[in-house]
Amino acid sequence: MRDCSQCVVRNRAICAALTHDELDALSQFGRKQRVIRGQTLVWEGDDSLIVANVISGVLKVSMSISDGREQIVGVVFPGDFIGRPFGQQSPYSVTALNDAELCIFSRSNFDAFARSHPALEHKLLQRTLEELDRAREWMLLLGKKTATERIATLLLEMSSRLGETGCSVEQSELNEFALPFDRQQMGDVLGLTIETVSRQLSRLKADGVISLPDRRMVSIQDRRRLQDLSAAA
Amino acid sequence: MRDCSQCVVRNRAICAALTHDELDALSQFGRKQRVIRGQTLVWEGDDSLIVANVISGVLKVSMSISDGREQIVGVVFPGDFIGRPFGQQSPYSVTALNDAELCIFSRSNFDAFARSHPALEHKLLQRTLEELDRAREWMLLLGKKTATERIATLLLEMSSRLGETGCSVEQSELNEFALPFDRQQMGDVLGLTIETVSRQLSRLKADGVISLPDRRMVSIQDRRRLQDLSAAA
DNA sequence: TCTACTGTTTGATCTGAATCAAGGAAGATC
DNA sequence: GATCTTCCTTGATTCAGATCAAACAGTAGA
Repeated sequence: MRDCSQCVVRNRAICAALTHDELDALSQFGRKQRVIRGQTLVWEGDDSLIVANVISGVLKVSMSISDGREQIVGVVFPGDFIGRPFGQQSPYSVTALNDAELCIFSRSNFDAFARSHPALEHKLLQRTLEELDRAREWMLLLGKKTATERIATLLLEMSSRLGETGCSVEQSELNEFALPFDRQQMGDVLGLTIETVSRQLSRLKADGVISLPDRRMVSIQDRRRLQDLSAAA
Repeated sequence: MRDCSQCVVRNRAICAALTHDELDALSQFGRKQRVIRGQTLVWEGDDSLIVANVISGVLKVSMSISDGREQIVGVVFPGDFIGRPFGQQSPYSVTALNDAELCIFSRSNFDAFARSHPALEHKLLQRTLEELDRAREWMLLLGKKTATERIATLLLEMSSRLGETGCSVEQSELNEFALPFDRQQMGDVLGLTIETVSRQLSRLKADGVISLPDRRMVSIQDRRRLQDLSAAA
């Protein structure tokens, strides 16, 4: 892999912890790879063979029960890290929600490199702690929130995370954005059925809280109201 | 704090990553503290001032909504680490479920020490990755499992985690154990009400899958059946 | 332009778990 | 050993969201 210095997520990905020389060394093991929407990179239960940085696109992290019930347990954006380092198996699947570009490493190479580069491990630790915070926030949603609260929370979360340009402090909350999910996937994130998701969205629209320019697009008309509905802590 | 070498969780806690001398240095910042059942060490939203290792006892990690709804998002056992390192605020509360003994550090001291001791950070990273795996597993439970499946899963999880002696490989699955929860807390872990928890337990007992010697004690009579009911992946 | 297809919305009905409401059991306190 | 108090169980009823069932866009092909 050539020229990480030109990488669009150079400052957002965990690689930001590395010096130019270190980055050069790491890039020896890495390769850029495109994946298309719907493609699964890692399967739940399989050996954890690869890890990666997301350059572009959005991916889902999911777990399922043998009878087919599926829960989306994470959503991964450009600059984020995917895979399960330091573990034999991956407890979850990773699947592209959009066409995406990744910077892939073999897990064993990455593990070894990370162990000898504390600054990289430190970044990874911070990312993992943040991801854990988000997972726990979502446990509160799944365990205790109503359908309306869940939908409102998701819309605000998406508005916020899709707005992270990563360009330093510039953290805008988008009022209009394209969801990376179809209705079924929204349900799988929220622990709801497709019909309930659709009904809740219709109601928010009827109440003038949002508008829905097309299937994927959401436009927030009344953010204050959406926040009230989201039952934030 | 004196004499970590005698510590009962010496080999289980993240301190196991440290040499004798390093441990000595870390112990300068640490102090042993007893907390009684019900005592809250860290409050959700407050500045993250302390982190700790659990020496004995079980604690809950919880998040809540302003109207009082509460979700238990983690359960912490001897040898585990608590607190939110590398973060200004704690996004969750930590409360003792039993009388407990902790080895407490100021977060700022701990952060600084950890940053200069990669082996310690590595252990912490591994712990955090495991905790994230558990959190995601629980998201699947909260998003997709039925009441019966949730109860069965919790009983098996407790049987397993309470059985971790930490003495190397010896990992026994207990068939009889005392839950560290009352019924309300079981509900708060599982996203169920106290009545539903009670009814489900009564049914499992009536079906001969478990017996309930007293309020807290559970005895697994038919583990295979419990596993079938738990809807494991 | 017609047809097929895929994803979405809307309506009718059902149901699992919540809520409401008593009782009962096991400690604590006097 | 009687009386609280706290926690737990069980029953009756309700309800939010699931399930079942159609209709309704868009979009893609032919």
